[in-house]
Amino acid sequence: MSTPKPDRRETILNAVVELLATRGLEGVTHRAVDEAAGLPQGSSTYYFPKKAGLLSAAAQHLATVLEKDCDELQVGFAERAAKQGMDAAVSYVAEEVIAYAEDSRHLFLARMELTLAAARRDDLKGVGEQLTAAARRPIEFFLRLISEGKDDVAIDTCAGLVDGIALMHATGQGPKPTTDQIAAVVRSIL
Amino acid sequence: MSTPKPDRRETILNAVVELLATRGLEGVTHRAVDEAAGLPQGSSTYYFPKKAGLLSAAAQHLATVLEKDCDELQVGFAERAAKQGMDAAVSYVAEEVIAYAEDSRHLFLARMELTLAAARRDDLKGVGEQLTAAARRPIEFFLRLISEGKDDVAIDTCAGLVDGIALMHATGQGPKPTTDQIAAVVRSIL
DNA sequence: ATCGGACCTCTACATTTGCAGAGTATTTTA
DNA sequence: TAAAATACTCTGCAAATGTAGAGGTCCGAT
Repeated sequence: MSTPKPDRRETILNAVVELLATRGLEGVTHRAVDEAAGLPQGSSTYYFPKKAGLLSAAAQHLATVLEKDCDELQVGFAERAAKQGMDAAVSYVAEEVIAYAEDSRHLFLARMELTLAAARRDDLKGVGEQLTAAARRPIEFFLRLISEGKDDVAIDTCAGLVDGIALMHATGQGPKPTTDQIAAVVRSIL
Repeated sequence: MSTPKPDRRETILNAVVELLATRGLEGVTHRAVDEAAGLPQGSSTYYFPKKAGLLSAAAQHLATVLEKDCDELQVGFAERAAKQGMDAAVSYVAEEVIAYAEDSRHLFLARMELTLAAARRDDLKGVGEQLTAAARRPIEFFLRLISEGKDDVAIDTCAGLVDGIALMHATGQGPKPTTDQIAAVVRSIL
């Protein structure tokens, strides 16, 4: 859709995200990125001469990916809400939250890695906020849809809950939560 | 007689925790640890010849620190519950949760850093679980105290909520939640 | 054809890293 | 007190890293 032939730039940024999830920030080196992207040595250096720029671009790339996923979640929610009522829509979101932590485990881990890095590096602060905003967006969307009261704190609380549970699951600790559990928590917050 | 001079060992491990919070996992090098600890070059290498051992020991050290904090929280909660009733005790915990993210920001960030690393490194998996268990302990304690029939999933959910909110606050994103908000969420989960 | 420039690949190099091991001080033991 | 064990400190080194820059390949305009 975006580009007929996957751009080299994009290939590199996807490799960075993958490396962030599998080897962490310390595993992201120009050479490792080149290899993970299946490109000759020097490719990532050519597109992103400085490592800071590479990380910053990867974070922005990840934010757009998340935003696209979020849009799909919003569409799915809106459809359920219209056709099957609010309860079904809430359950749908609860399922998606769990699926998010499973299917997009590497996306989530990469985001956590960048978010933590942004907490201590000023040059990543901006993109870190972009990432958090992207993850917060669908929550804000359906929270406002359910109850018109616009409570920022409630949204942040819910976003924190989602991330906390996703983190526990992504690190393989604790039992897998059920959709009922999450749906109950979401309803109780409203 | 486990260690003749526990002072130096502990100084080094505290420096590692500090570095994890301020410079992340990639900032933890033998030389940086020596400098942060105010010890001559080679000190950390002497006590922990391999970097994996250094990180593992630091994680274990952090776990014991957290456990000590947890014990204090439990004592404080039990006192409030006995003297001022359950509502006051819940509010107390809510306040502590917020104070946790503020005062122990570096402890929390170090734990996140290690937890993320444990998600991809097998040699840190064990201590990663120790860390999570240490953070989960006080939550389990007071959840069970309030209502005896709480299951593991509810405890994990609550622990995830706490970590998620702490993360958002530690990274300086989102407004600071109020004690009322957290207390309400805690009560609704019960 | 050929010139010029964008796109790419490779080599080079100073710096930093984990780690080993030699050397030195300090404490314990006999 | 002398010897031995322990607790450190310093130097050295191969490997990895960020980055610079030299070269190569392609392609459209002249």
